[in-house]
Amino acid sequence: MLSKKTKYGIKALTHLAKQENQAPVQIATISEAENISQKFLESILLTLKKNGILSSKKGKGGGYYLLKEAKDISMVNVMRVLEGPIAMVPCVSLNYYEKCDDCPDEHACSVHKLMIEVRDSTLDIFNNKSLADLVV
Amino acid sequence: MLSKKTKYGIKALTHLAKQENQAPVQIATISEAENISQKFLESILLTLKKNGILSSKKGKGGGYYLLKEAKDISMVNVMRVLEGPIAMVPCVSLNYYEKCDDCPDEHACSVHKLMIEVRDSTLDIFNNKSLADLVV
DNA sequence: ATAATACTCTACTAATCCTATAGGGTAATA
DNA sequence: TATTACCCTATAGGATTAGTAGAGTATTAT
Repeated sequence: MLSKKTKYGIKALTHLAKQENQAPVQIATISEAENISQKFLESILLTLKKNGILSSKKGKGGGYYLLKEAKDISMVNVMRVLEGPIAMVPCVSLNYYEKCDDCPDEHACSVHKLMIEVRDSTLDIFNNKSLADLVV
Repeated sequence: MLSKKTKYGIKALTHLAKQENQAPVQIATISEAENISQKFLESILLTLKKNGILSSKKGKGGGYYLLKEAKDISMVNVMRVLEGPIAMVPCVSLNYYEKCDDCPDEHACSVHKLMIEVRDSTLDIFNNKSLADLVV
């Protein structure tokens, strides 16, 4: 299940991508337009900022804005920052690999085999999808 | 993230699929072989039984066994029974659809659009995968 | 300068879900 | 008829999620 955090994060990014000249948008504005709790949204945008996906400007007329063009923001990056691993099981995760306690031999594991396929097809989608593809 | 319940369930099904003549296997046997807490496994097997994926025999020499041949057990069914919806968001779920509170227009939602693609590719894998494919 | 604006950070909480554990009950078979 | 092995309910600790509250800090326009 996708977390609300990720869902809201993507919605906020889409909102920002629609701005012309990447003009800063205030948290309160996004919060109202997208029906997201303002305080919760604050923390999400902060995470995205810390991970180099967007930037902000303080003071009057400030707000958040995209750091790069929407077409150069890959969804695989967004997903990893907000949701964490793409894989459904740590033992098939590329970036967050972890061995299973119960599995003596990973390569003989039926779950492992199945989940690699799921990971690859999901990864394929996120890799080839930019924020710009979501705006339209 | 895949729940332990689903992971254990698939492992148990694989174990059963390896039996010749679909001979019943006791819970304790599976539990030991696959390193799964016996009591937890009990409840998982019960769920699979109630959903027509496997059956059981009581008394001496009893145990659980597959109701159909492994090649006729679709992983999409197994996943739905154990893990629930395939979709990452209820608003794109085929079997567990639910409208989002925050979304005024589903078709204009960027998350919706993205998650439909993920759902379809994942569904494609599970639909075309039987238990037999996992056994080797 | 300075007041207003708007981002930044920490801490806390209620609710929910996951992963079991415990223990007794019940049905079927040798 | 004793044994085996499934069946069912209740409970509980821990983790995670989603959201709230409030104070702090940096920046900008005027």
